[in-house]
Amino acid sequence: MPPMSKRFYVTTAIDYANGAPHLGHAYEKVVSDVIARARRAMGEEVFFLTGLDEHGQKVQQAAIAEGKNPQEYCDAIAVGWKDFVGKLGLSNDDFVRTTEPHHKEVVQAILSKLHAEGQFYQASHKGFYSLGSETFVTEKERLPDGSFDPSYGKVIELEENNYYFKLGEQQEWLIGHIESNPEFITPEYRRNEVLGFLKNETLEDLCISRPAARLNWGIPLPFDPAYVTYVWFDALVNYISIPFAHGDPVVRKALGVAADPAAAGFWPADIHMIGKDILKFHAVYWPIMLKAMRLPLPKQILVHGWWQKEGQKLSKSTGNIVDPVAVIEEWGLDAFRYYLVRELDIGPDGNWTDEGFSSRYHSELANGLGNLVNRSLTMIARYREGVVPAGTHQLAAETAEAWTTTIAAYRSNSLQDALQRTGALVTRANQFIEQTSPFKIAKDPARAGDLNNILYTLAEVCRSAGILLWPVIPGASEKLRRQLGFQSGGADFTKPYSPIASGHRIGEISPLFPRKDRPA
RNA sequence: CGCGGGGUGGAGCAGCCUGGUAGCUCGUCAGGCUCAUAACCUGAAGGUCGUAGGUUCAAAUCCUACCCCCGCAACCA
Repeated sequence: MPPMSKRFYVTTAIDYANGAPHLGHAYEKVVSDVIARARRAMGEEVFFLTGLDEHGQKVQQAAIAEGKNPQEYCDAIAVGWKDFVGKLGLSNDDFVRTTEPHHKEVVQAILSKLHAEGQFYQASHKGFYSLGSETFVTEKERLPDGSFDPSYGKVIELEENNYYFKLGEQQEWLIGHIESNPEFITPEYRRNEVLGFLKNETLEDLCISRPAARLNWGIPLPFDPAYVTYVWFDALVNYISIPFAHGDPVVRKALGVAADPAAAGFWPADIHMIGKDILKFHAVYWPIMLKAMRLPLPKQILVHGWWQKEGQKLSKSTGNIVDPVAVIEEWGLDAFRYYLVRELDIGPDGNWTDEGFSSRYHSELANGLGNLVNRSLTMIARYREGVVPAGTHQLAAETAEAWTTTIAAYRSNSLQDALQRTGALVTRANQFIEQTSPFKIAKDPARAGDLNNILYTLAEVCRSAGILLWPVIPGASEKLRRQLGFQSGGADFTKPYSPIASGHRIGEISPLFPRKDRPA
């Protein structure tokens, strides 16, 4: 029996544990978090997962280079990554590490199951092996001069026996699935890319093992201890191993384990957020693996682009980098999250510029939202002793439209658009102040009623803007809410129109986003 | 014929799928306002939407061809 309600399940790719977090990681995680928070605000139960991919050759080598054993190395790395997740303000419900027993057990259970069903075969393969990609490269990928594309790193000739997962006969249904589910791979140009690949190439079977003699930092094949599991087969499984660990009935059933009927389910995933470089693993291998396990496919693979800085590729060696933590320390977490979401829509590549960051911060956050809140609350404090007067909401239509369009934008993962929709309301409110001139009306006691309407309207607009922006700038949103005199705590998109009660007193006022370009 | 992304007023972007007054932030110029974080509002200048064809009553948007730019060692979303 299916569970009564499935949670909205969103994942990030798990990051490879041989380096430090950078802007790209931050982007993927923040965008995923915004989606997770928006869905919670819509009243959905959400499970948001991110984590670390800890096996494989490069981790093993990095550990050796530091004179540690791989597990010690990973434990140290994981502390840094979890700290990073905290600095980004992520609302993740779990943090997976692929070296954790509950993940490894699921990987092995799947391998055993597929092996018993005859999905694997053993074969010897002699060819060129890329140490960088941890994979064999084919003759086809050889350049005219006999060398290989530098992207493969060091390539050696190698003959070894391995286990393979049959993919060949899966091509047709996968094409059919992608064609009949337009949302499965988003944006559309990524979908076309995958379809083009599937229609023009014959899939080679996937090598799912590596000899332990050569690489021992991996999950041993349960049916042949002379091998460990190929890192990608291991890593992709995180998307279901964590649901399994949390008692997801669909995954448990597929692995032949009794499920707790009370446990909330969340497989299939609603969104796998990934970067464009790992599209093939998610759009080809992962669906085929799931099909073999008789598990439903994720509903959407959402593919984002890459950042450049000042028009140039991000690169550690040239120093063209953006340090997310440094930016957060200088500008605040909310400003950082806002810029990422506002500047770049999910899909295309983006360009980080320090000037653009400062510009958006000042024009949209400080002068726009921040100043609107500040001037509105100041007038309420000054003209009405801090009590929001009863009145008519004179921007009710505009506010309602902002609610509708912003939430619709969140729902379709158009996060950039969501910010612009709420931003339009902020602009409208600043205009409204200009047109109604409450600061003039305040001098005329006979017009107290007009002033009440204006101040009430502004309080409502500020309140709405704060709620609508909560998924992106949760900290500032809660700060705004406290300044308005409400308790903090999340946002609820399902109750937009509960009016501010008569006699409501606002809190203490302070700038939400102080200007940074001149001394205070 | 390697793969992919892109070319929209001075800068950075949205719009393109579902053709129909070219929108946003910044910058420039001129006004207004004073509640506010030297913030806010109004108006103006500035664009043959890469080029050439085609479809259409109508094209930034659809089709065709072409030109140009960017990414594809390692780190790495």
